[in-house]
Amino acid sequence: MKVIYRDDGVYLENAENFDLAATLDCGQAFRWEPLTDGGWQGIVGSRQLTLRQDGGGILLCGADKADYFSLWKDYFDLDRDYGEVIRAVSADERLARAAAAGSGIRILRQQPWETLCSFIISQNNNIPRIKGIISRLCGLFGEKCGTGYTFPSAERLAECSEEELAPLRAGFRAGYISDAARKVSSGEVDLKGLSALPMDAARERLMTVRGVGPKVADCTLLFGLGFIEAFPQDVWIKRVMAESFNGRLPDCALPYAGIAQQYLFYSAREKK
DNA sequence: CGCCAGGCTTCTA
DNA sequence: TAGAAGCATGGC
Repeated sequence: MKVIYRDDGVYLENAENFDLAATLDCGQAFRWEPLTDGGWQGIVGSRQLTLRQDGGGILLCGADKADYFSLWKDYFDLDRDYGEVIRAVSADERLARAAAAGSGIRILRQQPWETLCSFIISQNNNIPRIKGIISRLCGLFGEKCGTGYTFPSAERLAECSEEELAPLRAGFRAGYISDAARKVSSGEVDLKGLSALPMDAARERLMTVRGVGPKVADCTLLFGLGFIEAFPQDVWIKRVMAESFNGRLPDCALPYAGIAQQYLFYSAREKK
């Protein structure tokens, strides 16, 4: 991949193993929206970004070199060689098939609080409704940003009463959001510090939040805290693991378990 | 109407 | 300590 700084934005030429639709709409993030012209639009932190994919490249519309280095390079995990990951996990035949199907997926390095909160909302829920709740959360408590809203901070949400959260229609998850917001904003759960801990310690800490069990913790580790070896097991992955892997991921995939998980999740759901 | 949705907490044996 | 029930809401 070659990075070109142009007047209309930052262009990623020959962006291999990077398919926008697969990456932005595979269930790891809930706030990227397709545009009518094939582009995608989303907000990360306090920055709104529009993305367009043409033949071999991807344009980060309007971004400059400083944006690229301070934010987008990390967010899209562009320092990782996914071709190398695919080669490694493809030592296993079953993973080779899944990786081939999902070869354009990248793991997004999302903001820790947004990730934790989003996956708390995701439990026992379906993706359209998850997106709806998160959209209302941002519209009600986030700040205006371009044509949309930022994800509200833990501090902001910690102030909210039960009645104020009611319009989210988050159901039993509202109390979990409050507890997470309080623990994160008070520093009782120090999200920034967690990425420096061993993964198991970080996981244990996350699970002190009400409504955070193994699955939500693992999603937060993987998508929000940079633990690429985290392996979230939802109903789909559990089914695949039981049916095809005797419950255990092959050794060749262990260092990249989170990426392998996305390939398996993607291919399992594709068949549906 | 019943079932299910990228689960977790609580209750029960 | 394992297993099932209960949990809000909405789409089908």
